[in-house]
Amino acid sequence: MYLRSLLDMAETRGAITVSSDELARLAGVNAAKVRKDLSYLGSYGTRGVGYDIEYLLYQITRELGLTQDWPTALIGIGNLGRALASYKGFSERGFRIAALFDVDDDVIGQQVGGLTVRHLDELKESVNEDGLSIGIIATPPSAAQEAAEKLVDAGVKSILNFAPSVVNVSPDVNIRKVDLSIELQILSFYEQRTQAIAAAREANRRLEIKHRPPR
Amino acid sequence: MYLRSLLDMAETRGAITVSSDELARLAGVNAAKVRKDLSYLGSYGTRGVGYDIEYLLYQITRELGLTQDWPTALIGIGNLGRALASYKGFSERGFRIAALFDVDDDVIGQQVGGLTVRHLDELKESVNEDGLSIGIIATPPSAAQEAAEKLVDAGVKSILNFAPSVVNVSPDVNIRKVDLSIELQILSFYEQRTQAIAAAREANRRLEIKHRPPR
DNA sequence: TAGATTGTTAATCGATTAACAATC
DNA sequence: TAGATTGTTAATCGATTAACAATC
Repeated sequence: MYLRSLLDMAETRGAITVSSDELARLAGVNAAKVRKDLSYLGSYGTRGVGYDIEYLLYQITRELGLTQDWPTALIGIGNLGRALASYKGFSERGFRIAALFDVDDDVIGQQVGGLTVRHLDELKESVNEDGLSIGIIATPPSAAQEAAEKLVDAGVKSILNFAPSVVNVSPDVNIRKVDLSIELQILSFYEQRTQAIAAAREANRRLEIKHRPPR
Repeated sequence: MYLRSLLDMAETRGAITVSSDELARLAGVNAAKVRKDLSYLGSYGTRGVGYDIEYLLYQITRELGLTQDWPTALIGIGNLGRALASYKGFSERGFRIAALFDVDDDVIGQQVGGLTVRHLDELKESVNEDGLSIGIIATPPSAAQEAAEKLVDAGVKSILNFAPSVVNVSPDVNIRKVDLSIELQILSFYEQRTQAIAAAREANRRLEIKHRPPR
């Protein structure tokens, strides 16, 4: 949130510094929280002045690993895989999709976004050659576990799993599951409440009309 | 988490009931927390016995709105839109993609997943006819704001935004942004630490060897 | 020197957990 | 009746926030 607010400020306004108070307003949190959070990065503010926007931006991006290049392997070049391969948001933040893998002979050899799809068996080689450090799984559920095991076997320690199934890996591997339908569940939960509140208000209004004493 | 654990139990084992203790172990939380959380749904347990798995499953799915049908509009039928349109996870949970919209004449009229892509201008009609209650935006960033406004104008109160840009809507609309690169940022953050710890251990090991007294 | 603002300590608040009476 | 387990109260813990000395 702080990163986004600071990027916004750096772009739109010519200001050099920002106070914890201002950053708090932009990020929608308490000013004391801003100062406490930023103090974990180090002591980058100046008393009586505030924080230098550019310097703070650099420190935050560095801490989040956004100044580094993270060559990434994408496994499963179906619909979702192709969409992810062409998703600009990754490369903009240093997550360069550096190699594509599949097991389907019809797909292997195809050019997708400037890369040639390779067979999953070549993963280990590619991890060593291209220094891949993150793997993205976009396979069907039945193939996800195998993909994860091949990634771990090749030495990859961070996995992002888009497949609908859960995969199990050793606890020293960082794995995160993206379940898009969870977001929709949250929305429908809100929607239910919105509808329930609207219905209650409408019922209330009718009762009031009914019970209103005659003039 | 409880839903997933209960589904697992219902599938694999023949057990009828589950205790807060067991459910806590499966979901990886404290048993008191399980009881407190479930108590918000109502009093569905039996003292001395536990919770009836099937009944609890029903109550949780009902509370999450998973027993309802949520006809959903998908706007932007590019790579990501097509991937989402064919993503089974949505329909499995009652989020039926019921209408597709775009503004590109080359795309309008195409058949995608059994639906014909319609012009965005027909959205309002479709919302009324098909009872659409949720909108998914998968447009390029420049088109996201317009898509959101058309959804709100048509009466849709819940929006899931996959576009890389932030859109602004009135505060009574439920909107959530999905930023896939955030997940990768988290992973790279872990990765940095994993690497740093490994480097520190290696340095330690070398020092120990160097400082080890001669036999 | 006066005003502004950080970095940090202490107070407050809310969430988690332990404990236990209620009850199957 | 004895053992098991819920639902809820009270205690604990950790995160957020207010307050303020340090200092630009």
